[in-house]
Amino acid sequence: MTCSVDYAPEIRARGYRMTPQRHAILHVLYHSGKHLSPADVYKNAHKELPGLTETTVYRTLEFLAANGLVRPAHIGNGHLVYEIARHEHHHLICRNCGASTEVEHSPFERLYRQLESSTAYKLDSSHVTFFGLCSDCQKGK
Amino acid sequence: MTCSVDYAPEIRARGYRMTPQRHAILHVLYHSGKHLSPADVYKNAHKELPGLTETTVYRTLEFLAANGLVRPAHIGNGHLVYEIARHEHHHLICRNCGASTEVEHSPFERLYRQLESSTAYKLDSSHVTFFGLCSDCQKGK
DNA sequence: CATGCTATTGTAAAAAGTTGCAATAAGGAA
DNA sequence: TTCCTTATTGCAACTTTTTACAATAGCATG
Repeated sequence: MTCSVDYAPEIRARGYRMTPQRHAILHVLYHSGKHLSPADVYKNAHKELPGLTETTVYRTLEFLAANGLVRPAHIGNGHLVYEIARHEHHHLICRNCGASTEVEHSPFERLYRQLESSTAYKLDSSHVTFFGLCSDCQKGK
Repeated sequence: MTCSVDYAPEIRARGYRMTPQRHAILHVLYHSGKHLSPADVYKNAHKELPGLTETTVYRTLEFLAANGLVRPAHIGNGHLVYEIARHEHHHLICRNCGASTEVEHSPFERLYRQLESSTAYKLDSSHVTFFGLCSDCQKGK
């Protein structure tokens, strides 16, 4: 259950506390390495920490996202999923078969600069999801 | 209650049916011209059509989105809102004050082409939401 | 204009997500 | 190590969203 990455100092440095609940949830996200729904996180983390409640999972995911340790993503139809924060990236999702592909943030830089100068907003490099058809599903048409 | 735009032929051409429920919901979205949450849509459409249920609102919004008559957008924290389909556009949202700005799709074209050639996906020009700080909130820092 | 097929709706119940509040426990200070 | 502050949790109630299914009603057809 000890984790190769220790998030406690990061959390304490901001004046918050490391708890078994937060540890279990980070542990699950870290070792899965994928997008997980709150229900998935609960299912897995509950094995390690039987007292854990779903309420705490929702609140903790929001807390971790606000502090940059996990990243929320809008996948599919209006439901949030979360993944451990690593490199900045975005997703393309096939609206037919649901396949997903990661893309790096770098190709977005030019567009971001352009939007920033035309709108005076300072943009976060927060996760963006694009929808389309993957190459397999294009053939199927 | 007669609407300046008649969506019935559009819907029938695809083999579906125009109903009072669909009409009322389109009417509300058309005349508001803004993003509305399912609850907002229900609140307004229910005035015109008292029998309308929330279940039907959710189903109808999903149906209309699937058929391109309304556009879903992920605003803020994981909740979907809908607006009547007009020109293609995207939104920048201030994560501090919630202000939102529309941007045209055209500046995105170059990025879309680039992503398409690197991933072999064919992208929809579906709505994308970016987060950041508006100019007022940048000053406030 | 009447008929039949089936898309669409309402109802009811379940699932997913949120909120308020009192009890608990993390971790800095003595 | 003990104490104290207050961040965090669990509980319970509530709101939002989804699903199953039988009843209803568009609308194409004759």
